[in-house]
Amino acid sequence: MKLSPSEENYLKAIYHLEQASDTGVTTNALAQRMETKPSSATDMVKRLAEKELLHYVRYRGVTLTNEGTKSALQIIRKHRLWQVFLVEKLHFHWDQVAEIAEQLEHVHSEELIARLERFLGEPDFDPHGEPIPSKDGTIKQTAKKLLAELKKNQGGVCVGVKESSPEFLQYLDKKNITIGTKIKVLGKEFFDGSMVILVGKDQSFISKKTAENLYVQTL
Amino acid sequence: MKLSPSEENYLKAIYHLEQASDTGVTTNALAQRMETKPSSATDMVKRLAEKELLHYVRYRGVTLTNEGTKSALQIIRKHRLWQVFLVEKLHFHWDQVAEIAEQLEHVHSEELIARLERFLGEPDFDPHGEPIPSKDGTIKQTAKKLLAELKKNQGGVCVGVKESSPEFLQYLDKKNITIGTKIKVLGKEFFDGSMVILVGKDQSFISKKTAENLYVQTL
DNA sequence: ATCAATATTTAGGTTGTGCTAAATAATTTT
DNA sequence: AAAATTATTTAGCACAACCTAAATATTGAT
Repeated sequence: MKLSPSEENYLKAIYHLEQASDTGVTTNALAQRMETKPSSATDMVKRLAEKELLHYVRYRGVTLTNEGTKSALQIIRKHRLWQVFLVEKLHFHWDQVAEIAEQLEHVHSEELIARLERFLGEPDFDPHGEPIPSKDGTIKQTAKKLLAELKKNQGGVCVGVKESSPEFLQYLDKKNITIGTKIKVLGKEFFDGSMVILVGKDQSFISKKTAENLYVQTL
Repeated sequence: MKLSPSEENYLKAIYHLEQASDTGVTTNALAQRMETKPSSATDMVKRLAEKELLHYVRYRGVTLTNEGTKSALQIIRKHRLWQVFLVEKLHFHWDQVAEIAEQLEHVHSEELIARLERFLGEPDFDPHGEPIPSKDGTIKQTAKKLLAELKKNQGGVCVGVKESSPEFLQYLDKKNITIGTKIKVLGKEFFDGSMVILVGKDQSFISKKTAENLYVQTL
């Protein structure tokens, strides 16, 4: 089914909200996520229900149908593949790619995505460490943990972030932390959860908040 | 100025019609090119005139302003760079890229295009041999001739096509002719303009019609 | 120069996607 | 459980981009 960019964006948003909350998605939450008014969300939700991409019960919110979930995963797949392209091939910084990928993901062509995937070497994860759904909708899960969960002397490789605001990504950059960076916990402060860590060959101090937004794959 | 995909497509069409005819562009011609109704073309033309991208005189047609021409060239630039990407990097065949490039060209990001251009090695021509406008709107001109203009024993390199229908491009493919293919005229039939040519190491017979739609750069 | 044919515009409708304001349902507080 | 608060929907409007049908301007033929 060919969907409009707007319809695709709503599907994506609903999928992510479902993942985050495990319950049905309310109109309000959806409107907030889409930065629009609840009335607009209602309009769209009705149209997507009409297309059987989601179940909608008035005043009760929505859940994606199997079809809807499949569609959402395909859009996320495109988004993440384009992000890999932008970072790996065009050497964008990982905090600059979201906006552009958001446009590229709406280009309609199965063939394009298949070839792009091959060109990129069939990556499993995007530059933020998020898994890239396969063509049939399966997702590889990482054994990723929050850095905050590591104990003293444990180490890991940075595989992604929880919050991906430009500010946070730029802050990480200043600390020389990016996807693939090896990190070891040298010390952990009980009092405020802050850590002293080893990044490459340098020591660095990070707050609890930072440690709670950085995913690592333990070694 | 940020334009909608539709506005961009109209600008592109007007630019091409201007190039082809050297006169102002009529509403009818524009509507035909856009595969829409004249009334729709009128609507759009008014909006573009409002934005000072073209001069519009009722019942008299339009001409692009300097601003409009600049915009059109930027869109053409994007289109052709994406076509290079699709053919060179993703190994699409040159008859499959137009439709996808038409979508990609509407992605808004200066930075993206700058980086794409660098990634592609700053090409001067697209896979159909059409020149790629530079960032400032200048166009490299080829010394290209129609194959039909060559005399016996003259040779050249295929640099593009006049008609770029999938049928014609596929036909050329069957004859092993693509951008960069060396061609030499072995014989030319006065009667019907047909030719016997050397393509690589093999002889090939082509009609006048084919020879009139194939551009070569003479050696 | 007038008339017929053609080109173009205007008027008014449709669809998709947004909005605000008002109405209604659901939830929370008391 | 009723009232107050919050969430959601409905009604009605707006804009971009299309459409058809009718009106008007231009062009070409006589």
